[in-house]
Amino acid sequence: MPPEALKEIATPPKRERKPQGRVWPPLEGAEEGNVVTRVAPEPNGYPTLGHAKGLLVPFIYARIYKGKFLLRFEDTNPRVERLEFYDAIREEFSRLLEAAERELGLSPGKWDEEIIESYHIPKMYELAERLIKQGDAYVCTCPAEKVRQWRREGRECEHRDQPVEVNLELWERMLEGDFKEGEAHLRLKTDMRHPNITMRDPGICRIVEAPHPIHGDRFRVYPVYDFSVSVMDSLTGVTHAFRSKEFEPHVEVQRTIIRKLGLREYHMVQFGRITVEGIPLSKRYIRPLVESGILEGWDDPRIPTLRGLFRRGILPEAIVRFFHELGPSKVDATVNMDMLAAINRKLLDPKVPRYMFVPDPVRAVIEGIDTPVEARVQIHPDSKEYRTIVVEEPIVYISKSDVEGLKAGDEFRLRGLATVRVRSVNPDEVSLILSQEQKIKGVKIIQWAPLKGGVPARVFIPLSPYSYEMLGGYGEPALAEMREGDMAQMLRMGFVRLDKRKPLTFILSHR
RNA sequence: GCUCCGGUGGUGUAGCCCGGUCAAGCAUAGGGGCCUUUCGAGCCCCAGACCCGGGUUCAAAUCCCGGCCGGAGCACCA
Repeated sequence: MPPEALKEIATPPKRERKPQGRVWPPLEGAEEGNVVTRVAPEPNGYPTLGHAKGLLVPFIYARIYKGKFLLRFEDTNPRVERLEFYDAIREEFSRLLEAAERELGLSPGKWDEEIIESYHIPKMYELAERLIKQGDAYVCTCPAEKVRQWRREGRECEHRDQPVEVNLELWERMLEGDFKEGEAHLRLKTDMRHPNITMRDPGICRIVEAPHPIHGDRFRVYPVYDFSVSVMDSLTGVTHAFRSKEFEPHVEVQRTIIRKLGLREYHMVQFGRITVEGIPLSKRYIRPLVESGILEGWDDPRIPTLRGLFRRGILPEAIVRFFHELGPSKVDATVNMDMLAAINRKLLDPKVPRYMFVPDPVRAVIEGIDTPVEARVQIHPDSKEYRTIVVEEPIVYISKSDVEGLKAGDEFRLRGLATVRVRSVNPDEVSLILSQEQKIKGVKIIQWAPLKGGVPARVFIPLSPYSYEMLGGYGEPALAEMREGDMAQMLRMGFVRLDKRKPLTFILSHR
């Protein structure tokens, strides 16, 4: 039989190929209208690009399935949490979600509800007590070092089999303040020989003697992550709890807690973390750089905190699109800033005005030009609008890098002004003469600034977390009218954001 | 060491669950070209990958086994 014929009979109908554009894989067990997801940051620092994934993945799924999205502050370790971080998270997340609505049509671009975990601590005490009464939890007063070792070895300590009444009394004393930090812990009774060590009688409540940013010294005993997160997810109706994959071993612990308490179960979904090539994302690494003054602050444009990126001129839309394209993958991805920059550029290019800025300026005297003269430069390549630059004297600034390599007789065009020929080149001055032929094709076009009316400005170029370059120079007069936060493209240089006006300072976003 | 998770062009990702239309899509970076008093941008084109070895099958990126490599976790932090 000819294979063709066979194929016609035997080929089963296939599902259709994936259409163009990023389509996210379906979420297990998700039904339209019944999905509740959440982002659960700890307010212990300024959110970074890494947090953006933790925000966007559950948010996108919630909106795809027309479900609810919650913002929950996991503030159960007062030692590291600060009030300012709650606000920073709200602010940065808002900007991102609003951008997600604009850019991806995921509406509403806001969380549906905000929950602060620490307000629910009394409820957790109640549940902890229930576990004690059920014989599923006990108070352990072993020192941390011993617990660590015994857990590793799979040994049970003497507190494990205390009667319920003793545990209840010790628990009461924990709450009353009879124990100091580290002296007593409430542990879940599971299996000290479980292959997954995190499952070996994990701690669920401990004492922290530090004031809470919201509650001050109201609480002394705080729930440990596994306990609070599972209880909160269950109680707030979360159907799909996302977390980065280093929490994978905890899935079992959390499921156990919920079952022992008889609470509603939900799906747990892991996603891979991202790292930015060459740039540290962790607070642990960034903090010393901020504190030692190497970085200007947590919004330094050289680091990938969200505020740092915004200040650098990365649009929230670009970050949203970036993660939408990356998807919810479980693989840890190392991404380079080029991709973020490429997306940002595509967003910026059509709508941002062009300006001329001359770094490392060198004077150029033009012979044969009648001044004053008005030069016309296009505001945007696609637009018919022009800006005029009044040139009062036949002297302009051009960039040193353009002067290098110039020799007498060379011709080039000063954008919007004139085509010129080089007469001579000195280190600090170039002598030019108006070309006979003004409409030469294929001639190099460079940017310039008038000597009179040129605006001194500088451009900060982020290189790495501890290095940068500052280019000083002159720009065309219109630069003086820009407002802080405005974006522009400096011709032949790249996209910039006006950071401050005092000394007119731009930050180079990318080329 | 133990436990878990992964390995698709330089990089990231789609496809893998449900084997065929995948001689593998997209993006980014790279190379070339076009545009020219509208740009280091844009537009067009090119090149580039299924970790290795076995097995199952008419057919394997997709299923199975072994190996190699990488990552994460192994806190009374989240």
